[in-house]
Amino acid sequence: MKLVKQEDLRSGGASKIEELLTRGVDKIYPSKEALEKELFSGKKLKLYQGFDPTGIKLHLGHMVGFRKHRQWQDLGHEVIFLIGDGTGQAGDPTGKKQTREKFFTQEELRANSKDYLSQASKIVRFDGLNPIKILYNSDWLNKLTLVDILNIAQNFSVQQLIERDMFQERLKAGESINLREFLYPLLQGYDSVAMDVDLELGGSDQTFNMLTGRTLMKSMKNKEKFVMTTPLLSDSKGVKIGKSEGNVIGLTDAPNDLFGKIMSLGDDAIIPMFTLLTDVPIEEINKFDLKKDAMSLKKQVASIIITQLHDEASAKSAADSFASTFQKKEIPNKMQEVKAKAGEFLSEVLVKNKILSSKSEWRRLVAGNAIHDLSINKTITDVDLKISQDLTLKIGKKKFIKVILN
RNA sequence: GCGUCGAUGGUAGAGUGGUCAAAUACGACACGCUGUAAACGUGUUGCCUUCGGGCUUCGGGGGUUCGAAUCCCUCUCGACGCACCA
Repeated sequence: MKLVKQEDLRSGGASKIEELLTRGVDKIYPSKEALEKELFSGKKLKLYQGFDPTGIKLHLGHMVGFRKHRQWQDLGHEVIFLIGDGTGQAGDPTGKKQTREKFFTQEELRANSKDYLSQASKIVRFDGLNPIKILYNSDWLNKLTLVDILNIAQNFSVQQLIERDMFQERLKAGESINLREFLYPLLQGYDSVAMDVDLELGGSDQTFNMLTGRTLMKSMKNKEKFVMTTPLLSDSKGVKIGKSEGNVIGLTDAPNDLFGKIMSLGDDAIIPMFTLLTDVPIEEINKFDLKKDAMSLKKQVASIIITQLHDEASAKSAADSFASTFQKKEIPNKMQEVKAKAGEFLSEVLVKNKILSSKSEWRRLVAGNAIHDLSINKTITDVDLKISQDLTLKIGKKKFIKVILN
């Protein structure tokens, strides 16, 4: 895996800036040229990205932003990692076809964000040279008085806020737009004012919210705030990577899980992953032939990502264990073990140990030839199998279980 | 305040007295084909089962009925419309 070429940061500043402004960038407001000019003037910018902790896990989608942070950071700019425990209370309506059923309290948000930093620290630096600053926006949002809020609100018209497609669709569909979420962009916009930043970074889905901050900066601080959006990482199935539950690819997932999850993404995610999540030079990425090498490219990108999140050794062992488990159909050397007594029903042991959710599920799996006894290499067809010896089971494609007598 | 509508399985969304464990779609799972991919095809998708069937589910509670997701009462929550606005 010798694809990663670390460019010397001190030399080639111009190409660094070019990369900062183009790679993994969706749009820049007001324009790339304007920002470029600013950067070439040697000015150090103050920038931030906010993350509303509506869940406890950061995922691969967040990593896109973090890598951008890192680039800014490495170029000596002041980067703020903002935890949205204030904005989160309003509930970002972005992408929501309906008002969310539940709004988070500040306590819940704080609790969720507990592990954000350790997760993010795999990519960005919170210490050392030019560390990233961590701020919580409840620190200023919760202190706003009514008059403050009114003064913020006066900069916008209802028409401006309601023009968002998502609200228009809701209006058309007779869905409600809760005033609480309606005000969300104002709060996020005010973050920019409170921190007096020069630039805001965020996923392209955040464009509207970020531009609100731009408007607010102009009217309240008479300052031009830049907005840089990053593309959203996804495969053909769309939201799989940033999905709020189930198959999220979490930054703290074990190497083997990461490898597996990345491998199971559609091929159309390969190039975006290389572009957004690795340092492989663009010229090289452009030469990739997806038709020919999709499989090996996906493995490469998986290894590179895991190296960033863990280390090279785990990436290698994940790749190996992937290869032996799934490609050569070997048995993985580490697997979950459950204890059992001789004579117990296998079905009951599996249910008891929460490997299966019910006996009905067991029946279904057996009926579908999904349970294999690897020690004798046979498919289990007996629903009422009793355990008489140690067993090595493969359940479905991905689950491996060792049953040990005691 | 008045009125209308709504609350169904992981999600969306049918069903409006028995044929309902509840259509359909999506998701999920399994199998086949593969590259643990995608696409495609097939099957499964409440729990228990001696595979006959049994049991518990349609916002909460109560009722009518031989029988309720479906009807009535009530409570909770929500949406929409109308009115009011010192």
